[in-house]
Amino acid sequence: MEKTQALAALSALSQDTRLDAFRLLVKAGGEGMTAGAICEALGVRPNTLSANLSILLNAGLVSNRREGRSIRYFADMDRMNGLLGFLLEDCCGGNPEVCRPVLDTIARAC
Amino acid sequence: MEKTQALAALSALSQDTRLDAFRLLVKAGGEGMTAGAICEALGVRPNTLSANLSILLNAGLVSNRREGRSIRYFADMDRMNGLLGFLLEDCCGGNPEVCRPVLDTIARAC
DNA sequence: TCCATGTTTCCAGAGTTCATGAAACATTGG
DNA sequence: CCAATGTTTCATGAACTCTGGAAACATGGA
Repeated sequence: MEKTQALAALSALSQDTRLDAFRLLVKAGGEGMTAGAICEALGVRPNTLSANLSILLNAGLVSNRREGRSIRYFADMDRMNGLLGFLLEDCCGGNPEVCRPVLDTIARAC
Repeated sequence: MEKTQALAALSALSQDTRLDAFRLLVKAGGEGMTAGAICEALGVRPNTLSANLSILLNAGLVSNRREGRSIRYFADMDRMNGLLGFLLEDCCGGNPEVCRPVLDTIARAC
């Protein structure tokens, strides 16, 4: 991943509503959620959510698909993957024990 | 990790100079780097860097220690650990294959 | 065709963030 | 002590971000 993409992803995630929405979609997994369902879950107005989803979309962190009148959103785990790889690139200064716990945490989450 | 901390960390990382500085410190590992060395490596003015380091410090992503006239900074991998755990909490909607590549990427980085 | 529903776009104003120059502070050596 | 070095603090203006109301757009059903 390039720095520009990483910055876009990080700055997209560094806002309350967008972080909530993204994590909701991560939890939803392959099923995703419609914009309306996200609105309701988070208690955000449609126009505000729409603006925020489009920022996540632009950052490549989510994708979407029209489904009748609704639009369904999905977390893009590939992009997440790329972001984490970028952040931890060449980490630990050749001392793998330092960041072993990071691996364990993530293994536990999945 | 709580959402407030995660937001602070993400917003700290979502800025060019700070992302560079943090990644530099991740690469430096346990040795860390002095503020001056970071300045030189990134080509940033001391006051600008100082402001940005203090934001990383506040977010808990780096720590520091005075060393004579210099101040040495270190990436805090524990906080990074917490952040990744928070982002991937309950991920994949019960479908572990989806985020397996994320784990592989990180394992390769370390 | 017309209306209801779900979502996005546009606009404007309040608030936040950023880099910069100048000044202050802390530590070391003469 | 005093000067030099390394770093931080402060104040400022320009640029950016966020939210909310109003309006537009897309789809499906009567």
